[in-house]
Amino acid sequence: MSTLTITHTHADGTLIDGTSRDDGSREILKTHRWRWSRNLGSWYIPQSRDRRAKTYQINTTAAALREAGFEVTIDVDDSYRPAAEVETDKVARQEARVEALDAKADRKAAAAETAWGAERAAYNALPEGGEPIKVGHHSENRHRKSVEKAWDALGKAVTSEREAAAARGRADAAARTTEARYAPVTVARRIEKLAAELRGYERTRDGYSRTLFTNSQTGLKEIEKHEPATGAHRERVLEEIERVADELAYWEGVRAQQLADGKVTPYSKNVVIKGDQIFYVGSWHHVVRVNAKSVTIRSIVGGSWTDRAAYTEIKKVRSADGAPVHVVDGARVVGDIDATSTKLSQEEDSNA
DNA sequence: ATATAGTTTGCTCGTGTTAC
DNA sequence: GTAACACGAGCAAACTATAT
Repeated sequence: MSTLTITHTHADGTLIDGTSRDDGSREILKTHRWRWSRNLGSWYIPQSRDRRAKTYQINTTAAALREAGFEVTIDVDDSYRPAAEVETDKVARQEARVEALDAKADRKAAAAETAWGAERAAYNALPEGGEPIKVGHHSENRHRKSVEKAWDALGKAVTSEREAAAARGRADAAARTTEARYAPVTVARRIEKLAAELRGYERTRDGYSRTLFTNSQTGLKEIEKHEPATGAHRERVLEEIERVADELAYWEGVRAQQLADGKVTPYSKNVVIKGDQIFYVGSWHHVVRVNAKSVTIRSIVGGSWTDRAAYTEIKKVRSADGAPVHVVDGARVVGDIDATSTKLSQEEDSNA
């Protein structure tokens, strides 16, 4: 039997080379959750790009294939790629996907149109005025056939129409994913998450202790101590630290660029004051109090309860009298800054 | 589930402002 | 000038998020 090679690289994910149609590998691969890609012309493990190799899945698949008489070699390169490279690839693939889905949606729409045309034709072929089928007449058979045909054509057209709408929906959704991935608020949250992840790995690397509980009688604390990671585990942790630090740096760069481009405004406690109004999740709110990491807000429309908005979640700020509040070098500036910002603030007013 | 770190809130206190 | 009041800084308590 032929020799199969399972390879894992972060750029391409996990693939298997050397299979051919009907050689018996298909069933085994399917049961081990591999998928066939017409695009790649190969079987692959879903969600394996830029991830660590799924060793368990790879090994069990290999074992099953060997059991079936294949010779299998495994080649794993588990080194991470720089975040910038990963992102570039991801965006490019997404663009290609959008293009393909767009083309598909167009094809489906055209097919739907054709189907409706066929339905019209079939309907028009029916005898005038909803004439009943004359039983026993020489036209009975033909009449029955054409009624059935029209009914059939209608069904096909409706199905086709639904498929077209679904395809269009998928294409539109795909077109928005990259945008959403780089939306300022999302990026800000991702930075928070990565920073937390990094702290976690650093703790594992350096060791830590935690109090399980405090004896209320003696006041003594039961402490669980975690030693710093050693050996292979430590190596792995160091690798993860490097990866997360790289990702964090990448996204911080993205955020810095967004700030430079004016896509986000760095609101802070130095900018917002009590009495201001902020635009947050679709509506304006009164600022009740300014805190270090957020503002305490109250809904303008008859709100008695208060809510909070982190500075990164604030979309716009205006002063109590409605003048736009800008940020210049991290400081508060009320009103129009110059001629170019005048237009902007007018737009804001009309939106308000 | 629990401890702890991090944040916000309610409140006090001191200072400045206003009314008389 | 003094009392009353408003306001913000600062602090402890309350609350929330995070980590395991």
